[in-house]
Amino acid sequence: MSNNQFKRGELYSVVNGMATTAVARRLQKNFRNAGLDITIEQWSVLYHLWKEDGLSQLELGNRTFRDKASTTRLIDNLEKQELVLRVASKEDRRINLVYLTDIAKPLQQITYELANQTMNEALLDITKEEIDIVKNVFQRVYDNLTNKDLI
Amino acid sequence: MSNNQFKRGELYSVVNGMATTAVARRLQKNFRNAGLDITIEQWSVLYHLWKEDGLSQLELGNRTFRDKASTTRLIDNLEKQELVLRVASKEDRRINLVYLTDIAKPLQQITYELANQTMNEALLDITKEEIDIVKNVFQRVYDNLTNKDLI
DNA sequence: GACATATAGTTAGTTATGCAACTAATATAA
DNA sequence: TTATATTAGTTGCATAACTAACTATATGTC
Repeated sequence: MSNNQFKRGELYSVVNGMATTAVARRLQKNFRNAGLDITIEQWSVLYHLWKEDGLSQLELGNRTFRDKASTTRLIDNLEKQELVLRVASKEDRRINLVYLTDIAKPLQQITYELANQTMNEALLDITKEEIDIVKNVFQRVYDNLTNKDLI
Repeated sequence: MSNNQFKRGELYSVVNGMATTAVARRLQKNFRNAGLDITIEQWSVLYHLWKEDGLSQLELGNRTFRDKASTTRLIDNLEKQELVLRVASKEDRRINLVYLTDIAKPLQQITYELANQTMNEALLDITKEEIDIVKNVFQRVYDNLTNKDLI
């Protein structure tokens, strides 16, 4: 118990900041080098809109694991850059539906290629089995902390 | 190639923000509930000082995967809360050595317990083998992106 | 219909992040 | 030994994160 617990404590330091930040920084740099003036956070929102346009802010927050306040500002900035458009829903006027602009649409292909290229650099020697384990572990960690979050 | 690449692209979204953020948020909440007024970022610095006191700011940045500017501000805030002290090195006066104060020292035990408790919640059903794989994968991802970072 | 409650989004305040440009101290090279 | 380069840390600028308090719309109940 004691020895194992320490190893568990270590996981946090390893996971937080290290690889995720390295990947994020590299992808950001690759965007910049390609003349794309978007942050990876903005890209994470666009990524989901390219898959399904016209999502609500709340739904975008859920899919990108952000709270609504953070989502609001991210979309503020995306709107400032005219990559995205807020349209009030006709069924429920509390809801803003977020749509891609004609400027954002053609960026999908370029960012898709840059993201894949970055992932290939990052995951060079890592097997599909290992990736599947990482994804599975992270999904379970997330579920462990959110499903029973009753307080 | 094509199908596999898309899966690789997905890993980024899964890893970034989801589990790491969930763990960080939970730990932060547990700190707050225990009356500890420190952020997890501050804790990540203290964690390394408890292991080895008197590290330079640069070394702390390396161990917590931060650039020097972020490290500077983090230590500014820790110093404001009197948890940490900067002392100019006598050998090399460019270097600040960072020392724990008497206020910070006794916090080790409490945060250690809270971090372990949080990790036990987060890693409930996850085996030691899986954790080892995750750690190993993340180390290799980090190495892939930093070792050959020649630009 | 009126009042209480829930929901979507915004705003204010604090901390943190990265990059780039800067200062000060040290090391290297002529 | 002076000029040049490198290194450790700080500061300015912009983006982003979370919490908590707020507005406005919708829903539910009496």
